Amino acid sequence: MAMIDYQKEADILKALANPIRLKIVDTIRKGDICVKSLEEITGASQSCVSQHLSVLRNIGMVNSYRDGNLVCYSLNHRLTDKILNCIHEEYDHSTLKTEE
Amino acid sequence: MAMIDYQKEADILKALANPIRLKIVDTIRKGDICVKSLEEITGASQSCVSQHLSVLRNIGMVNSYRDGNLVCYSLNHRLTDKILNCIHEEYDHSTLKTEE
DNA sequence: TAAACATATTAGAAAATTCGAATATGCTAA
DNA sequence: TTAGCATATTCGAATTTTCTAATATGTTTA
Repeated sequence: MAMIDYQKEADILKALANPIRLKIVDTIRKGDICVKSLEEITGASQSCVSQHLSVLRNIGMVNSYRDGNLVCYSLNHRLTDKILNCIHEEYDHSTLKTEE
Repeated sequence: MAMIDYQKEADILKALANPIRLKIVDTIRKGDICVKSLEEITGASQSCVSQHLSVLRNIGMVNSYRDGNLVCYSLNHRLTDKILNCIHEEYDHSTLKTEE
């Protein structure tokens, strides 16, 4: 069996482990969308959204393409989609404590 | 449909988004295990392992119980198991970039 | 070409994470 | 009780993350 690369897996999880990036990815996977729209949906600033997109782009979770004046983003990887499904699905049954 | 709590989901992912914690959790889910063993398996210091276990305990991912001189840990939540299955399974097919 | 718009990048401050060192706590055995 | 082992907690330094402000880049339209 292959050696598990925990660093690599942690990097992938880290890219998702931020509420704004999570919302961005969750939005993108419903359909390609431009940065401007992501700003409105997340309520975060232009720079902030752009930097989060940069993180997601760098790890290969999303792809971007230009559409005239706009830059649109699409979900690049199945794993991201699987993790989101998994965590959303579980959500209601979760007993994990996230606040004290 | 229920409003998605991205902060909560990010907290859960953040607890997993560290190579040592990931290895700890991945080890625990194969069977209950004491801290000393986790130190050996991860190669991290006593304090380091204990602090990571604290993070996992605080969010409710693991439980601990005393066994004489030792403290043993067990996996507490199904979601953690699901996410690990998901990411390990995908691993070989992954095209995500995690280094530059 | 100039102005306007959309996005990316850079810089720097604040906050959070991580880890080793030191110390505290709890159990067991002598 | 005392010593010894196992674990937890605290502290502080180094690193990383996150965000705003400012600036740069690329596209479109007048």
